[in-house]
Parts: sequence; C-alpha cells; structure tokens
Amino acid sequence: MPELPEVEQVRRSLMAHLPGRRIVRVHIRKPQVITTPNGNSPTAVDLLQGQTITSLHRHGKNLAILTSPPPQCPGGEVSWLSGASPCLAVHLGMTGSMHVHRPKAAGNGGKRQSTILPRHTHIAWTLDDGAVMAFCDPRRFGGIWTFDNAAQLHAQRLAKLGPDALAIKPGDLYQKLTATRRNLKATLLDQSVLAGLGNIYVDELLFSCRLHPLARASSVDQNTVRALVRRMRALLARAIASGGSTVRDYTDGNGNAGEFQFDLRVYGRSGQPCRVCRSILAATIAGGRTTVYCPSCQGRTRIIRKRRNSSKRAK
DNA sequence: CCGGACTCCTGTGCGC
DNA sequence: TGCGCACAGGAGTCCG
Repeated sequence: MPELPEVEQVRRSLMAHLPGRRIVRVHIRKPQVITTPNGNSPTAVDLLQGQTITSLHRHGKNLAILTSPPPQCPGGEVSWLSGASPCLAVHLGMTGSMHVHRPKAAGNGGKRQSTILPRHTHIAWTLDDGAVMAFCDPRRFGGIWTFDNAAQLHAQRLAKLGPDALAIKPGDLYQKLTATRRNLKATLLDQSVLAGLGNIYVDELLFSCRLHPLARASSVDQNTVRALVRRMRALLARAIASGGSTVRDYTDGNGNAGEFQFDLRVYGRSGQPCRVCRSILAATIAGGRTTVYCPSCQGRTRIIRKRRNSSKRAK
C-alpha cells in the first residue's frame, strides 16, 4: 500500500511526464472518488480541464498536482503555495495508482490507437502530447480532492497533517510523543502527528529502533527520539531508493514495481524467524492494525498494560 | 483522551 | 472447478 516512499516514487516518476503538459480532455468515470470543498459535482474547474501542469508536491501520503506557475517575485523564493490556479490533492489509499499511459505509435495499418485503460480507472486525463494519466483505485480507499488554489489546498488538507516524516525535527516529534497516552504504534500511524508512515514502515521503524509497538509513546526519552528520527529518515530513504515496497500491487507512475519488499524485516513475516535473533516474530493488533514485531529484540521497553482492575492498590 | 468497533471497497487465498 | 468466506487496511466517525 502506498506510504511515503511509494507516493514519493510516484511523484518522481510522474515528474518525468507531467510538468509543462496541458490537459486537453478529462474523463470522469466515477465522480464519487472526487471531493470538492463545498458542494457536489467534480469542479475545481472540472479537474483542471485546459490547465497546464507545473509541478507535483508531496506531503506525507498526499500528492498535490499544481497548475500554472506561481506569480514571480523578483529575486525572492517563490512558494508553491502562492499558485492561484486550480489544483488537486491525490491520496492513493491502499490500492490507488497514478499511471501515465503512452499510446503505442500506430503500427497496424495506421489504425488509430486508443489507450486501453485498466479496470477501476476512475479518472483519466488526456495530455497535449497524447499521453493519458489515469487515476485507478480498485478498493476506493483513495480519492481526489479539488481546490481553487494552492493556499486552499494547504489550508484545508495539508495543514491538518503533522510534519512530513522526512522533514520532522526530533524536538517536534518528542513533544508530540510525550503529549499523548497512546502507544507508539498508534501514535506513529496518526497522520496528524507525523505524515507519511503507514503500517509497513511503522513496523519496520519500531523493529529498527528495538521499540515495542505497545510501549507508551510518552515513555521515550530525547535520545531515543533522536535515534528514531535518524533511523526513520534512513529507512524511508532506502525505501525510496528501492522504488518503494510492492507488497501486493503497488506500482509507480510508469507501472514499475518497487524492490523494498525484499528488505522488510518484520512486516508480513509473522511466525517467521527474526532476521537478527532468530526468535519467532509475533503478531498483535495495535493502533487497530495487524502489527508484527520481535518479542525478543523489541521486548525491552515498558509496555502499556491493560488495566483490568483499576482499584489494584486501593485496598 | 483513548481504544475499539464500524464504515467504505474489492481482490486474494483459503477450506470444503 | 467453484463457491463462500475471512481478511487486508487508510481514514473518518461514533460510542463507551
């Protein structure tokens, strides 16, 4: 399922096709996947019809598709947030994909080739070079959100997320972790704490840090959080360099699978031996998700106990 | 404040 | 070969 490394890989692969391309036609097959700020009907000028795509940004698992250049400020840094034209936020959910299809050059007798789009393609954008960008999402946990401009996209969607997992500072994360009574797994999955991690990379990160997923988030000290942030960046960077994890059906904007699934230490390996200590990896439910960990390597932290009788000591 | 149950949805893999 | 079912889970909502 697409998490930060997969979405980043999608972004990078789409960057090779989209900037500078004008959208000449929009096919909306399933309007239900589209959410507009106030109201029904697809809008945001009907999903960028006629607009020229300028850039793609990522925050956490969100991909922003921006059109037309932001106004030039002489000599200054121009924030993408100052863009004044319609834009989209894309979330791939579990099974979503954004692919660019290029129709093969007409080979059989000059017959016009139409691009065959895969099942569950909900939106398709035809570009001015003939390529087709397709949003496909069988399980429909993903979606597309439309906005009038980049500032609105930021205010209504991105600002509700925590810092991106690649950008968060240890001090910020320490503040957030120590301010909650939840366990580590649930807290790190919370996109308003930290944007970008999902079930796979939280399990991998906690294993890497030898932290128990059910340990209280507030039990970490500053050194632990510094190490956690360092390992998180390294983990995500390695995953991006491998093109992400294709656990089931994730592929990037070109339809290429990732390789990082071969490097996963715990995710999906419940019942198999730990690659470090050979203990059998355990599975539990944490943060509402299947959670795999090594009871031996990750057993050293204080764990939140379910309190069965709160009047333990009162007697 | 927190966890758990439930919702959305469909492909996959299992048992029979 | 095929049917039915449990299961996977990101994010939101509701309830206790």
